[in-house]
Amino acid sequence: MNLAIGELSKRTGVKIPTIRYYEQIGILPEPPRSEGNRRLYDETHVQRLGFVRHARELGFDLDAIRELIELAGHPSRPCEKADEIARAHLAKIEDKIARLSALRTEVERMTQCSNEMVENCRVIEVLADHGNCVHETRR
Amino acid sequence: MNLAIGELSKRTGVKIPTIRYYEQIGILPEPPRSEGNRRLYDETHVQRLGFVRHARELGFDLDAIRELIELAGHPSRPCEKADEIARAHLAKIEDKIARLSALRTEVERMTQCSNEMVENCRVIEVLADHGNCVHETRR
DNA sequence: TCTTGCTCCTCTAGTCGCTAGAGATCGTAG
DNA sequence: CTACGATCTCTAGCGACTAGAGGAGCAAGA
Repeated sequence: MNLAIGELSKRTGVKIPTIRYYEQIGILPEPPRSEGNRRLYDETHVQRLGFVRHARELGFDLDAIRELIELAGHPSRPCEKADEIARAHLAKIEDKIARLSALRTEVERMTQCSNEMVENCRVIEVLADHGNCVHETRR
Repeated sequence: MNLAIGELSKRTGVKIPTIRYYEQIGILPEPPRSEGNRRLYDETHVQRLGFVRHARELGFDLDAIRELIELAGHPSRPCEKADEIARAHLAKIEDKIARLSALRTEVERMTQCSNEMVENCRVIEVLADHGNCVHETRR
């Protein structure tokens, strides 16, 4: 059951250069090679890469994923750490949503003008003058 | 009314290296220099940089900001373009919010376990198996 | 006058998570 | 044998900065 990198790519939906990149930074283990120096993958690689992809889709960064992989490899340890990583991530997501929502309100208000000329344009005006805006500085 | 770069930084809240970076990529004009080669700014720079900062805070990217600056410099032109940029940005923000909200739901569900061991950990489990998850692939 | 300490200068390289491209090699089908 | 596709390595680029090295300018105090 030896998969070439292209096959692995198709099965997991992860692009070939990305697979090589993951290997380079230690997210995927170096696979054995064929005589002609091609990478040969097996089922374990498919699983690992699926895990990584899924975690990326959920927005975890590669450092977090590294930790989660470590944890997944030790099923008998307590899972506090995994929960913690996930909760921290959740907090980040919620923070982003909150800030984006504030932005939406602001930008929405900007677009509610239909003046003819730049001179009186709400968009430009709001940007030029902090005073017109309720926006608070982000960290 | 000559401001050193540090002063400009304090007045606008934009960090010094960022100011130099903006100059380098043409977002800020090159200011005149003192005898000792220090940059000398005036009120126009303060305003321009304030505009940029504000737009960045609202999430506009530097290319959009370049266009907006162009527009702001021609008050007698129609402002359709500015409106368009703002509306496009608004659409992006709304898209991001929608996707983050989906993620939040997903990650929230992951964190609602309090098993003891990694073996049964919801977080790891969900990541390992696509099937456990309603998440759709992002573009 | 000298020194201390702050600001400023330029330049390069690093961040994150890839992505793109060049140029070479491998493997296979006709 | 040849053509073509898949793969190899290596380097550089994206956006929007940020960090650091190594040097020079400048003002105030001793």
